Amino acid sequence: MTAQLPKSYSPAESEAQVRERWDNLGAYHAEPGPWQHRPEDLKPQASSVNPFCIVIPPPNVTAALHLGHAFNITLQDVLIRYHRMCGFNTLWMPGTDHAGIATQTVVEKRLLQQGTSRKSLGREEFVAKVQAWKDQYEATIIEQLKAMGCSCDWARTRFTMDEMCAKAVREAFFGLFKDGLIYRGKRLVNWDPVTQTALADDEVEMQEIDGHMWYLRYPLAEPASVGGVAVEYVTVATTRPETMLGDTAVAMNPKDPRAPGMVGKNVKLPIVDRIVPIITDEHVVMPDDRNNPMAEYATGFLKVTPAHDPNDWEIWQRHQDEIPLGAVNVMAPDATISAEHGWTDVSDEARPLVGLAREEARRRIVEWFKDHDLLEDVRNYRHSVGHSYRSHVPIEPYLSDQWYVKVTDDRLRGEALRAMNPEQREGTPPPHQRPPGKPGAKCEGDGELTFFPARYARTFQAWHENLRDWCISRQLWWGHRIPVWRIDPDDPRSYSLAAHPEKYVADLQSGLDVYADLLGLHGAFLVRRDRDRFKFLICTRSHEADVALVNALKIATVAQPVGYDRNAERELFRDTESFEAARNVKQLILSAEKDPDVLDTWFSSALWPISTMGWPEPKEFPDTLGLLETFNPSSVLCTGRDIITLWVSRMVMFNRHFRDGTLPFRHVYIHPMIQDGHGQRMSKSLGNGVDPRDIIHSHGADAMRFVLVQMATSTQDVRLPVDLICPHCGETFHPDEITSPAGYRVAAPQQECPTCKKTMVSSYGAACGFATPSEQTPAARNTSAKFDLGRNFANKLWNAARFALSNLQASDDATKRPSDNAESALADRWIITRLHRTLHAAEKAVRQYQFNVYAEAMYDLVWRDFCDWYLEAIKPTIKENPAQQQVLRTVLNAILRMLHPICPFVTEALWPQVQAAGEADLDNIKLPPSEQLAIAAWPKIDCRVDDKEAAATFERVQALTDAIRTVRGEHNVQPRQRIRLHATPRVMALIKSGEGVVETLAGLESASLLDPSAPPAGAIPLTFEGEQLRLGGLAGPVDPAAERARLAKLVQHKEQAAAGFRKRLDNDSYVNKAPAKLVDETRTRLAEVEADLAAARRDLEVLQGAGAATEAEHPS
RNA sequence: GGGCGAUUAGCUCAGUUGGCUAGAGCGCACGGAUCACACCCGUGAGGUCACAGGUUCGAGUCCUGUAUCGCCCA
Repeated sequence: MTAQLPKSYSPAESEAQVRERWDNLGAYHAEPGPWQHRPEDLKPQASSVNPFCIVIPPPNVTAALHLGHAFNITLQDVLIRYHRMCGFNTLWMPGTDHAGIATQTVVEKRLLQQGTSRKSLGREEFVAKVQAWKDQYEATIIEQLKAMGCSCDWARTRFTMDEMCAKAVREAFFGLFKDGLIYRGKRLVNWDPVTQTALADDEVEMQEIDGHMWYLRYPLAEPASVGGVAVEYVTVATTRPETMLGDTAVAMNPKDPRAPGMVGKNVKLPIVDRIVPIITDEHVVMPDDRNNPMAEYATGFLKVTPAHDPNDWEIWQRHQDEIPLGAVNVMAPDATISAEHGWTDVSDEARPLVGLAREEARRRIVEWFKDHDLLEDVRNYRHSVGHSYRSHVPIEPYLSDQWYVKVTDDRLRGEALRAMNPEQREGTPPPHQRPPGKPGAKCEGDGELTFFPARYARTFQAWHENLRDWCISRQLWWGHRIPVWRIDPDDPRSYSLAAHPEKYVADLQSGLDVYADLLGLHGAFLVRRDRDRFKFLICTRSHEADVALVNALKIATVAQPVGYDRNAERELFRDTESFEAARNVKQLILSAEKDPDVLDTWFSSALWPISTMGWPEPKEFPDTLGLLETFNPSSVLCTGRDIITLWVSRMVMFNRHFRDGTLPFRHVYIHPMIQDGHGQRMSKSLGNGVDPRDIIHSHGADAMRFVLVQMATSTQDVRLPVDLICPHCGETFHPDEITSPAGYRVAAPQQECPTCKKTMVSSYGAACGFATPSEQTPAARNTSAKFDLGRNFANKLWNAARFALSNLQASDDATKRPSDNAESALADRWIITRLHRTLHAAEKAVRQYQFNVYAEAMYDLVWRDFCDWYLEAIKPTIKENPAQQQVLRTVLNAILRMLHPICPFVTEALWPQVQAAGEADLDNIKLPPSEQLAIAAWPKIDCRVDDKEAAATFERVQALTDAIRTVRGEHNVQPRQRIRLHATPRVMALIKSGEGVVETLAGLESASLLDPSAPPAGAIPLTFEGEQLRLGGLAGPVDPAAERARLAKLVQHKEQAAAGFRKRLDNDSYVNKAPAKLVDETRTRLAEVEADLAAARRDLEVLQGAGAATEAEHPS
């Protein structure tokens, strides 16, 4: 048969066709096996097929994917495709993440551009807008994944806010709440007073500010003395004088010599007239501390304002007993001074400050201190201040109520540490102590969690050992609403409960239980008393429970009535007391308000490995039945190292907590990070991300994947210099760069093509909104020369296959197979050996997550071995040799299979032709036919095909060919020119066993025995394996001077090598201590080099003896 | 401040228990439209493996220190 393939590989064409075939195939859908037929039986069954599963780290729906994602996802697809081909029951669960803060922010930004805002739209309408954004980007992301060739189980695509995940979030929250692992507490957050939301730490931009350090005097409230000298006041240094209204202590270092006389005394806070204690804390900087640059500005006295400074908050935490007032919040959410958020002791002097903006309050307070002779000094002070990346105003550390998960509890943190592989764990492992209610000394997942590379286990361990409780509430509208209703006794509608709160908790709980039972929502409500402001919290287990609570009005029977009076339309109660209880409970519910906050995105992400598989109730989503039993724990999580603390930790804790110690995944593979050409992280917020579709457009998906896989080494992050393609003329050029406001090197928003001089918008400009693409100035696609390697490789494979196919007669005739490997040609035995060894190298590399090793092994096999040597070697014989054709057929077939996980498109595109070329079948090599490569079996090659002798002989053939080619190259012998080799008997034997390979690849006209007594005139000397050969028939004159120089250089080279070996062997320690095998090897090497050296010297003598010009031997 | 990593050819990077003359791709130089491939073929040049010590018969590889850069946590 003749393959009708285009002359070069065209990714765009092939990718479209291949994608269509895959879509029709549906091969990426995984079923849990025995469960699908018997949904009533949820007990795991022994499956004959091992599962392999990856849950995708769900990309944010904030924006399209960039190459960082492409990298992460390609590696997963390599693992998935490899294991699918190996016969595992393979599931790759796809999906996206709602990314609360990030997505809300981009949508709000857009609204602002449209002249509206979140608040003017209202919560419902705003969430609908975000939903629309999500739909758009979810579709984009799925399309990107498909364009990259991802073999996800698309029918199971999930979203962290879809119904399935929402149920899991509700159940998880309810369960943690019930177990006492969720609580409400106060905390300082990064508060943006303009948008009035809390910000995550990474949303705070640090800016250097030229500010001041003010030195304020606080008079002592009682006499004190240091060293017999009376002290009247202490001086504190501050950059934010306005916060002094909330001071509740003054701290000094316990080592401060003045401390003994001061500690325990009180100061009278100016303006406020508040009496606050002087305490000690080791973190206070002393003015004479030479190791601390802050000492220059320190007075040794630190004003402590727990409600407005994170460090002061910490001091309060450490000294709760000594600071009776604790945290006094003197600001409103808009950062004006306020007496309504915790400040109760407002003096007459302070009252005029109430209502002022923080900047104005600062001016007035400094003024007051100056007027009262209490301002000791003002100094210029440059420091970095956190600013909101959204409103760009300074962040206010603001005290607010937040929800926490008690991750420091052993049931969570302990589970995570116990999960670790003991070999990767430092120190004493935590005892395998099960929390109450979980019998058994050791859980299934204990000690199984393994990191690749291993060093990241330390990050994981250190994180858990220094863990703090996890703040899970966010003041956002986009996300899972916190499923708690709170009853605030300050609310005038609520019933006064001061006398017996516990009784009312019990009443409320039992009343709600009865109510829930009536509605078939058993146990849907959980009542807790809040230790703080809110006296009652009702956690609802489901959406239905929320609805029921809203409807509670209609039904007064939240306490147990004895009957119902139809005439009066009301319940009859046993006694007044139960009637009272019912009334109270009802009144409470009437005043209940749902918590407005939403959960941290990572809360739902933490549940991802189980929520996507139907937890907690797979029966509600029948196609998830059996998934958990089959695929949880999953096989491996692939992610970047920044995710270890944010996500890996939480998934491990939650999965183990909710599924009796089961791990979310057994392995964690941490891959490098993709950086831009300046070593800056590629990210959406930076605007330097490259859309993988741009690379697919310029180089093809396989080229992108191959290069990404090749870049996945275990140590280095990956730099990727990015170029632009002019949308007008198609030229590639390096963009002009600017420094962004945040200090990064990025492409200027607008670019001019150096070739056609027309303008365009860079992806940075578009991403950051500095330039909008239009018809005159369209957006430019990105590209990178980094991917040329992959494009060339795909094309090389394409052409190798094209050539191979054109030489294969369609054949199912088994008699044409080589019956015995020993009978086949040397080149055939060698390439089979190389195939076998590469297969093992590839398998080993994948097992160890050494993706670059896998890619490089395939590159060498395809390009170096198969194309450069094997195909060239068989050119003269292949057409006439059916046995050799069978070897070629087999090797090509196996190569496509082995490369498929990295380059799925080009291999699949070639597959129909390769299948049509006949069955690839050789002894000890199993390649069962398959209609599609994506579901074909991974090659099975018996190690009996490995022919050490053939490999060694072929390597000698290669060395001889190289030696001849080098001489040809140095003498500029035209490739067409055939030359004559005069060789020794040993080399003649090698050439013979090469069966024509040397002649073909070295361009020999003939190889004949050299007569040492009568060397051919004018032939060039050549040294090989210590023997002297001659090359004749080189057209054109030979320059004896150049020839002498060449030989002299060779002699010098060999002399150096020989000296090195001799030195080693002269060293007794080496001979005695080094392994004998190594010493022998060195002796052999020395002998070889000395033989080469002698031969080269003789050649040099001959040449010098030959005198002046030597004419090239004339061809006869 | 604590932790992790990097520094190898002009550029981007390999180099897994220490052991042949340290490799690849790109770029560079020379030669090549040969009937798979110019997204190609052949040949070549190019490296005191950041620096300074140490361990060892032997160090790019292990240890200590220094410098520069990056990331994470506080």
